[in-house]
Amino acid sequence: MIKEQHYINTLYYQIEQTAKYCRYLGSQVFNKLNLGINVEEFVTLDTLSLHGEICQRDLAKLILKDRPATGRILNSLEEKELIERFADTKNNRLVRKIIMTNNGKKTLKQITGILKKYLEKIPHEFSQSKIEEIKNNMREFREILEKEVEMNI
Amino acid sequence: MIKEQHYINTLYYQIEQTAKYCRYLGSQVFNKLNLGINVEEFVTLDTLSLHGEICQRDLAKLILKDRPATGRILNSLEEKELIERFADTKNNRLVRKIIMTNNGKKTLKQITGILKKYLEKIPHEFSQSKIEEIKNNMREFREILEKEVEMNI
DNA sequence: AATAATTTGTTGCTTTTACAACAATATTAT
DNA sequence: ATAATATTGTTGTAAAAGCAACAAATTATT
Repeated sequence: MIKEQHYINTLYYQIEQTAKYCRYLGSQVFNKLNLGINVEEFVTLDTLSLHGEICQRDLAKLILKDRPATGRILNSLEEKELIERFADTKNNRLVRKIIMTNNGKKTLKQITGILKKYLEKIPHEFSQSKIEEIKNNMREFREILEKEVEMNI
Repeated sequence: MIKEQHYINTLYYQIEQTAKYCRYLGSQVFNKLNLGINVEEFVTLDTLSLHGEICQRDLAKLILKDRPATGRILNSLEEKELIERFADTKNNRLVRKIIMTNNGKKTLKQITGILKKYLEKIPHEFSQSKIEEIKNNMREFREILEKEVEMNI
């Protein structure tokens, strides 16, 4: 129980430290493979592919980035012609919605395939059911934190 | 199984997203309470309290920050007279080791107490055994990732 | 109707993080 | 002995994250 008196032994800090490894792994793989986009852009494409035609702010809430950062990622993706933006309305408000271009869909598919073998080999030491269990725990913990944390997105 | 084809449904990304909430919560609490130090400095003090008299690079490896960042955190802590640095040797090499001042120890204890109630109320929905289990999973996953990720610290 | 507040997206700036290069010293190789 | 390599810490700079303020348009309040 003495351990618990240290912040670095809390669940919060343990998750943060583990996330750093995940982040470093991601950017190292992307750097090594020279895929033309970075991790953030890939994550954005992947998110868009599961949520067609959402506005920028809704996207920001999904990728947990603020509006300026989200806008800049989209600028870059648009320059690379992987997405297009168009004006639309949501609750009578003018918004910019996003669609992936065919090239964007192709690129996402392609990179997903390339990444697969880099990301698959690692959690092989965890069973699939254990992975699912940890993911559920993460989701559950996020839901708890959502109530406490002001996200400002 | 279709879900698995998306990066955003991998364990990596789920952990990263959860860590963002942890990070935001931490900095929001520190901001609100005006404690005189930031989260990074607190984590550094907490780490030091568990590893007496280590050199800067070894500290960097523990807090997962690079050497420049670690040095700058220590500069700030030294200015605030929460730590002191002294020259020593490790394997015949000149290093700078760190000790916490009495004020540093007092400050750590004090802030730990203040934080306790902010951090405790949240994972109340998780049982203590579940928390321990998730922490073990995080540690285990980090050990797997350690083999794959070049940390450069 | 006029004012205030809200939503969405952008711009600009500050802080933080990441990274390469360097100095100083020690070890290893030639 | 000399040169090459490695370790530790610092400095400087480039990239990214965080945040406040703004513009434009809509809804709510008075």
